[in-house]
Amino acid sequence: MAKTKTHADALTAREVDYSAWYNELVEVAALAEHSAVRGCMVIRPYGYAIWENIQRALDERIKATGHSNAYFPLFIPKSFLQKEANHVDGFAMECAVVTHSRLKKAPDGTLVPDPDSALAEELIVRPTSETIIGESFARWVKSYRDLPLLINQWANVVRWEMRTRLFLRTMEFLWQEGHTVHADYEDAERETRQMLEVYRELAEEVLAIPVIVGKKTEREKFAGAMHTYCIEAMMQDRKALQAGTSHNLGQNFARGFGITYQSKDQVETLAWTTSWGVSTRLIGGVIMTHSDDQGLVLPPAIAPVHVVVIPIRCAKPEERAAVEAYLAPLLEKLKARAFAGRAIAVQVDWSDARPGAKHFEWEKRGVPVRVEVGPRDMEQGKLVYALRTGGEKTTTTRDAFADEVLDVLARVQRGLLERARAFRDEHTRDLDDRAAFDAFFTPKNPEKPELHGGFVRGGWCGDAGCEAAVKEALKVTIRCIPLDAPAFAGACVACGQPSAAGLPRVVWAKSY
RNA sequence: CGGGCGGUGGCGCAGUGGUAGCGCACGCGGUUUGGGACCGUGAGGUCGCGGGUUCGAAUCCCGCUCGCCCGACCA
Repeated sequence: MAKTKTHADALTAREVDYSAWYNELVEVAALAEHSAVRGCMVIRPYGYAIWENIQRALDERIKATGHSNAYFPLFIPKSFLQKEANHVDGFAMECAVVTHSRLKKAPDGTLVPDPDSALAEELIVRPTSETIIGESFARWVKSYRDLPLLINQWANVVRWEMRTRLFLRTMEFLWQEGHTVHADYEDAERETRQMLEVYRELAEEVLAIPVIVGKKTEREKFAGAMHTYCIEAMMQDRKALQAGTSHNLGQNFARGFGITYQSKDQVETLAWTTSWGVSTRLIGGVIMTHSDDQGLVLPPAIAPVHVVVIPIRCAKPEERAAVEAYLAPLLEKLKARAFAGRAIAVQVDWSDARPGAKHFEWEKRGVPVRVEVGPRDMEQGKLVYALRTGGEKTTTTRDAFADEVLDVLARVQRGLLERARAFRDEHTRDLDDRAAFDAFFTPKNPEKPELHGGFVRGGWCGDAGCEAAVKEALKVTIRCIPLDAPAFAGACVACGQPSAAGLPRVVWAKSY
């Protein structure tokens, strides 16, 4: 069969149409699909398995830092949202509102909300849970002895988005939201920063996504927060993706919900709260960080299948039996070994497709290691393996493979992070003058502007108006103020005024 | 939510007024099998939904819906 043959499931190349590539990849890798409800997605088993692996890695870390999981209601009384003025302003425009409790048949036979069942107080489908959790926390916290209160919940939330994309922005998405209460600012701040570090570690070590750790500007921070930290990643189209956020909520929600405690010296004291979250958006981030024109590429730490075994001949019962017997000891050994805290997951592809077809199938799904076992290998006690990330096929013995594969997976995991970091650095510039800044962000080919630009580290005067003007002109925003960068003594790259005192170069980019 | 484009079998598409077809995928039989096999034979579609025009609508008109792209908004 000629290799030039065009298959219906061949992906549009990233260079040709980046968003078409993304959409097709999500489909052919069987990660998710659109549902009958606008803007909502069905996460398919393979995509959900990835989410479960992310969940497991993060949940471990959340518990290791002393938090407990709990669950709060999907519905929030409308009045709760109003208790924090900035918060309600931030979310009012994208809330699903429940107004009735039952349906009835209209004269024409269609179902309509029963007017008699109108709710006395309308319920909001949670866009986030600060308020409903705050109401509980106010009752849970009595004394300084109850602090810190460290809670997390895994949940779905709904934000009525106008423009959606699978995983990156859907009306309903899955996430975890941590909510904590502290005795003072310092402890809340310590918590906020600690969880930010947990997110950095998750992103880099588990997802192999290099991130910039930083603080949001006033304009970009969470509605209701005192300040917001974030991790920002660069996708292959060089746009920024906010991959996680951690908020020091100050006393804003404590005030709104009466979260107070009696201090050691018996003074009724207003508490401090935090919240932090990452979502199924991370899956979009993984896709856009690592995958190529052949399909999905998964970091081994979250791959539902680490190793796929492709028997070269297995159609006849006696052939299959021979391969099964040959593989049995190998599968046993692999099962007993773990990578990133999870047993090596192996799948043998017994389907009667031809080997080449199987290769393409598993390539699309991003399985890190592909093993081939044919008659020649079996005679010699060997097998052949190849990596999704490329390189030559390797021949090794069946008995050595189980040990080798751990190193191979670790190498792949590390290699993905390094490759992504190199890509990001290659598309990051320190710029000091506006002309260069404009040139960097102005598409050379307006027909496909998505493959231009990247990150600019540039000075900022600190003025929100300046930030807004840049966004207006170039659709570029300040993604974050990096935390571990030295103060910058130069000028604002946008307006030429002196950079704000103590501020480092900030990260400017187009974003998702 | 505004502007543009689109929705025909699982996927990709053809079909401009006469009752629906192609490629891939799928079922069965056989020959095959180290990077997308071939032959034979089958199955599968209320043409997004609802109304209208017409003797007759996938096709023309209206409304709605969903998707994609561009804006505004956002994890």
